[in-house]
Amino acid sequence: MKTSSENTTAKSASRRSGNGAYAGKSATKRRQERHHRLIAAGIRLIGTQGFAATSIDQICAEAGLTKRYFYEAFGNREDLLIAAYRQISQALLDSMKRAAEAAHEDPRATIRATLNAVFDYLAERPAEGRILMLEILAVRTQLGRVYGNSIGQFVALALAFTRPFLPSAEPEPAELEIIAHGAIGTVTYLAQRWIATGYQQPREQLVAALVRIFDGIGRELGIQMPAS
Amino acid sequence: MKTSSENTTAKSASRRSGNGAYAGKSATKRRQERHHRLIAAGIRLIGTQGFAATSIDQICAEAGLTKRYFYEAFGNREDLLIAAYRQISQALLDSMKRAAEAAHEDPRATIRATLNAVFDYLAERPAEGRILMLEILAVRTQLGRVYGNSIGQFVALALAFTRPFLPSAEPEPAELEIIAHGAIGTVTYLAQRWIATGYQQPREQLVAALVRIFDGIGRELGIQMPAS
DNA sequence: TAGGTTTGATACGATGACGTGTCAAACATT
DNA sequence: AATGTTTGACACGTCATCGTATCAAACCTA
Repeated sequence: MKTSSENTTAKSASRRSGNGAYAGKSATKRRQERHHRLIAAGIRLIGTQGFAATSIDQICAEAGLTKRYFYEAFGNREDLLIAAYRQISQALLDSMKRAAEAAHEDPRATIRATLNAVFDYLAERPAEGRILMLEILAVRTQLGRVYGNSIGQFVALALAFTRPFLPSAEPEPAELEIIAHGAIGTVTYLAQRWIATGYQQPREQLVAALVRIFDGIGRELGIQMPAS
Repeated sequence: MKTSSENTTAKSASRRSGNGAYAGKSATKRRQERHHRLIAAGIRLIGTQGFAATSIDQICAEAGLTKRYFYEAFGNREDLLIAAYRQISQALLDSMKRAAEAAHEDPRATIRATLNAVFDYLAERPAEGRILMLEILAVRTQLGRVYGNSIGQFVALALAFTRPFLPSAEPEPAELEIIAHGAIGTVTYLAQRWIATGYQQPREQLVAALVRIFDGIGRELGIQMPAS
């Protein structure tokens, strides 16, 4: 077994203490902090100015770091956007899961709580929301994989909530997955529109419409649900 | 004769024929042709390389024109993308309307025919499809208005087809419009995914899933439809 | 305290796009 | 044929960004 991950570069860090401590923190800890600060700065800037209008220099200035540390952490601007997107996506997913658990019993309450969690998150964190819903699309072409994987988690969540209520004659898995993607797409699209138009629509209206859409899809799939 | 010192109005061509003919075409006709060639070249390049990777110089070279004529027709790269998007959007909309009319009687056949028209168009014109579904998003932030207007036409089409079958107790208009947007969003999202993943999914699968989703939404709205 | 490392600020060359300008050749009109 | 317009090719200056390099000061270890 070797020491964990101490290979910053081809340096003589070997015969020293190997810690590389500075300002009270270890080398890896400092790297992590810089990484985090860069992502936070990127979210602030990209989430307000847009990705196209945000340069690496700006991100570094916002983070209080220099380009050296940017290239230490990321290969290019897109890499940072992807990292930010992953972090945001995970945060939203966690928030949705928490909201869903809080309304664990009733399936309809679960749907409503999860949708509310989405729009609450987007309203409370506009920068994150803009990145998650709009700015990430700027690199979507190159990112079928990354983007797809994150969306896949939301689809999986939807399917996990839905599957227990599916009828014995379950639909064909491929079609079910497409339908689940379509459902996520509906939320995504309405959220995009909501953000792009300055959050004008009342949240309750959006959630209510989505609940009806989900109800319709659920009924189409033969889901057994208590009458509204 | 001409008084040489009064050419402040560069376009007057005062007592000349006023036609400005060249190569057999009038001045306005030539301008229109150049405009069209630039858009066609832009569609070819942006639709294959992506918007971010396509420069004005490339578009001019592809169109066989020079930058002078680009700036004669458009103010910047975004303007051309928007013009291309509008043209593509209109073409798809026309194609959908034609397909819908061909199956005028049966509402379900109309839905299916319209959806087929969408995916046929995207498959037959990949460059147009990529612009319509993906590249336009690169400027969506600045384009809530343009983008929204085009989408609005699709929503209007969906509502026009749907309204005759709505029950007497029609849903609240605001909610109905959101739901219609959600339905369009579903198609949009699945189409985006289809393009971004290389058209791997069978068209029939996508259309079938969308028909089911629309069926579910329609039933949720209380639409009276012949049993499948 | 001495010697090496980490940090931050800035400098640098390269690149590519933008938007405008120049100029000769092709063309139309008289 | 003569004159003015339109065209196309290219040149030019500007600007911003990228990615790397330099160097002194701050800091840790011994």
